[in-house]
Amino acid sequence: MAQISASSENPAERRSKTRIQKENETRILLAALEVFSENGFRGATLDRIAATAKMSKPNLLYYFKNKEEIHVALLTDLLDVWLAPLREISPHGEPADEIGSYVRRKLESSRQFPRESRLFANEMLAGAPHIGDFLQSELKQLVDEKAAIFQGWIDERRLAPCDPRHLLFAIWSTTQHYADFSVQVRHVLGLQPGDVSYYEEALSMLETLFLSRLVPPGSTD
Amino acid sequence: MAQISASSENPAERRSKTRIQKENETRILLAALEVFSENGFRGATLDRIAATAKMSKPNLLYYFKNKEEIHVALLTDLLDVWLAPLREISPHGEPADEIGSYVRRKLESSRQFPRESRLFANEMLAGAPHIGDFLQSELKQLVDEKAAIFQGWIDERRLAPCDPRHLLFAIWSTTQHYADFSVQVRHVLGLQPGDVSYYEEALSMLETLFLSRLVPPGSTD
DNA sequence: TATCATTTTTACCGTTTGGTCAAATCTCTT
DNA sequence: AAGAGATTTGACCAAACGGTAAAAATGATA
Repeated sequence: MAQISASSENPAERRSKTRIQKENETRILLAALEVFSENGFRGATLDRIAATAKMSKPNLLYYFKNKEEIHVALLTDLLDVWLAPLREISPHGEPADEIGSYVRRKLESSRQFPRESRLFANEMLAGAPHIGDFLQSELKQLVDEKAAIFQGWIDERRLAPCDPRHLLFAIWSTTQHYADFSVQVRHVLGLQPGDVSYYEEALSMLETLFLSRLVPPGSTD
Repeated sequence: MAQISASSENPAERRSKTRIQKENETRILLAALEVFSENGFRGATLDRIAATAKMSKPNLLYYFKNKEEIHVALLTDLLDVWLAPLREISPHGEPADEIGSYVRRKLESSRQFPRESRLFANEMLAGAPHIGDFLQSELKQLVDEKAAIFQGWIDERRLAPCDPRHLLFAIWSTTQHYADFSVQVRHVLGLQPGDVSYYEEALSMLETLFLSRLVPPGSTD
């Protein structure tokens, strides 16, 4: 009697994953993250990913049917990481608390997942060919929702008048910068290649920027 | 008698450029900028650049001896554009004026040269393999110089205490974001592909952010 | 218009790339 | 220990890649 195992066409389609399958898939995704985040989709090669994963190319293609499928798997995982800090913004807290903790979460995300951040950046630079739909639907919807919260605070004079969506852009860009442009940051600060000690200074700067006044009143404005 | 024309080895090495040579070089660089800025160095191909420039690949290689030389030519041009706004910061102006006009210059640079900005971003994401030296020497030096100006203002209580170099990072990231992540910006704002009307809102936001207080005092801090 | 340098094209080359296939090996269960 | 299924490998392929050589076409100039 044949067992009720899956169709045997593709390991990804099987009902339950074997130990080896789980191990190898994570190994591949980790290697692919490394390669894609440095060189983008077109600049990455299966050979490099396979080499990084210490695996032969045909073996890699046994787990993912092509280059694009690996990329999609990475992006799918990524989008959750990307959205998580934003989802937590609550309309019930104080503006300063909510914005401050959002900045902290975003910056922490950059520190913990710099390669994911660069993967995302590469996708943006290429014109978002794979996640354009996500940006237009899921992200836009969530942004609109959170922007409404900010707008409420503005109407109550608890936040300076500004376009809430552009305030989000400012938070995204400043926090992601430390992951995406870390080479530049380190070179300018005179730090060693692996050194990420600048994150504490970064948090301090961003709290000053978003929560207090940078230029004292009276000078000119 | 032979004319005193150049060694005829490489058109780039000839004394004076012909009309055709000047035309074709700019055509190539324009096409290369388009392709490199979207896909990065590794992701770009000579075939695509040649096609974009409406030129055969061998003809393209008649003007630039290889892929890298085109890239270097682009980066060299780019670095001037990148540094120009920073150089203009003066120690003699008011902090608010100087920072405000620097933000405006940088944002204007993003609007005028979005592809150059993306070219730079791609180079950063790849780990700055071609301009690492520039970052460590020229850029670092200029940053140190301008950071000293900011520090002077901080010491005189004309600027909030903060790390001046991280303040520069914040300005760079927020302004460049509108070029590098323009796809995301447009999708989130619900704009059409070519629409760059958001730059006015962006300027307004960044002036609020860098020049006035975002969160009114009293709430929590 | 003849001449020579410049520009363009055609045909190619070796390598890299994404991907396939079938055979061989390994792992797990009975 | 055997059998079945899962995994891995080596050999391979067509297309794309970066780049070359030489001839053909064009342009400038005298």
